[in-house]
Amino acid sequence: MARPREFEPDIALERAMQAFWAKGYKATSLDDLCTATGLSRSSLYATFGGKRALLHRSLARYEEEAVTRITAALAKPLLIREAVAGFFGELIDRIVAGPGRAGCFIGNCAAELAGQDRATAAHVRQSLARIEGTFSDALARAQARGEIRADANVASLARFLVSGIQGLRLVGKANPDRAALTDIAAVMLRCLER
Amino acid sequence: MARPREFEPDIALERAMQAFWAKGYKATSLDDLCTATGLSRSSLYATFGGKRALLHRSLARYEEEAVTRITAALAKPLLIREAVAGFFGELIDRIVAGPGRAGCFIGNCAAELAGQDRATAAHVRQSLARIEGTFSDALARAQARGEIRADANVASLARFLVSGIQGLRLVGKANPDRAALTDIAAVMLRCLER
DNA sequence: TGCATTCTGGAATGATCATTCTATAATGAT
DNA sequence: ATCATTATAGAATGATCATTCCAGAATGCA
Repeated sequence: MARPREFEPDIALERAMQAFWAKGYKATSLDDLCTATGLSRSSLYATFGGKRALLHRSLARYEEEAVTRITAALAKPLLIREAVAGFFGELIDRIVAGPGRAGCFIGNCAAELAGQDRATAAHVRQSLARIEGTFSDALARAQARGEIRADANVASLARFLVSGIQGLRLVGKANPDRAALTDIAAVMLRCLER
Repeated sequence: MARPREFEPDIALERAMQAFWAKGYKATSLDDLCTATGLSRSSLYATFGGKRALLHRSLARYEEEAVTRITAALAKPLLIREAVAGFFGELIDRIVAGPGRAGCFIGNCAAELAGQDRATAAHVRQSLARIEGTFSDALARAQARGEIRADANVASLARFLVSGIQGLRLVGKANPDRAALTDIAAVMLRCLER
């Protein structure tokens, strides 16, 4: 029994996330967010609460997408090495083809905000932990299948993959060169052998 | 034959770099820089030209310090694996003990600015290339000594190390946990074996 | 001592920032 | 058709931003 909203909050959130991802938190102004989402300031504040709250919603949304993507890549009926190699290939494609050197949104938030803003640091930590868990689960399954040595520490390997991916994306942001990134991914993959 | 300046430009630059490193580019205001350096706005502008120019001077200074540190670590009379392991150990000490989750200044600039600012992206790219060269040289010497397989690609390994270090520092910024970082470093080191 | 020159502190400037407020519009229910 | 309620557009607000400017202070040399 009131005026209905003229936008889809989910679509607005997706667009806000894209804006934060492309420009970073501080560099994204409220005007940028209004333009990106098509909302007015009033609607944006009423719906999301403010710039900072919108960032955290964006981060949560990105985390979901990332976990979904990684889960899908690791669920393929392949050797874990092949599945991870496939994921690296897609990742490099996105880094190289992507228009704007966006990097990983989680990593961007970590770099820009984790040193100053404890809440964002905690959110980043939790997102990375969840991604690490996704890798860890897949590695454990592969270990059960005998694709990874029984005495290997899958938790360490998962941590290494998360860290390595962050490095790949950060280096790729400064220098989106396919050959260099492929080299790095190849060395990383060797850690999964045997 | 004029009034002498009342500060040491080199010390001012070092302090400005610390400020940028701790807070990031956008979050560091000119007031912050004046406070950190002890200079007035006039002196800061007269000496360094402006905020952006000061960032690039800071980046150059950091690059020198980083290259010096890495060169020293790799020049030790140790097996390359041991030298790199020692460097990782120092790095983790600094990440964990460091007061403020600062991360790598080059990586921070890459994450915050490389997507938007081509000049800074180029500077970051060049700094990373120089660090990569430092590792590459040391790896090549180790290869000549027989510590690394003759058919290994030292350029790839150097790229991998640079990327891996960026990942380690970024992950460490969000979660400066010694055990986790040590795990990651241990997996990385295995890539240098044989 | 006086002058040319450079440095310094801090005010002035104008742009931009996030947030709040106000007036108006659009709906469902009566 | 009127009303209560929620949504919207955009102006208002006050803080903060980087940069410029200016008046005064400190020097070397005449």
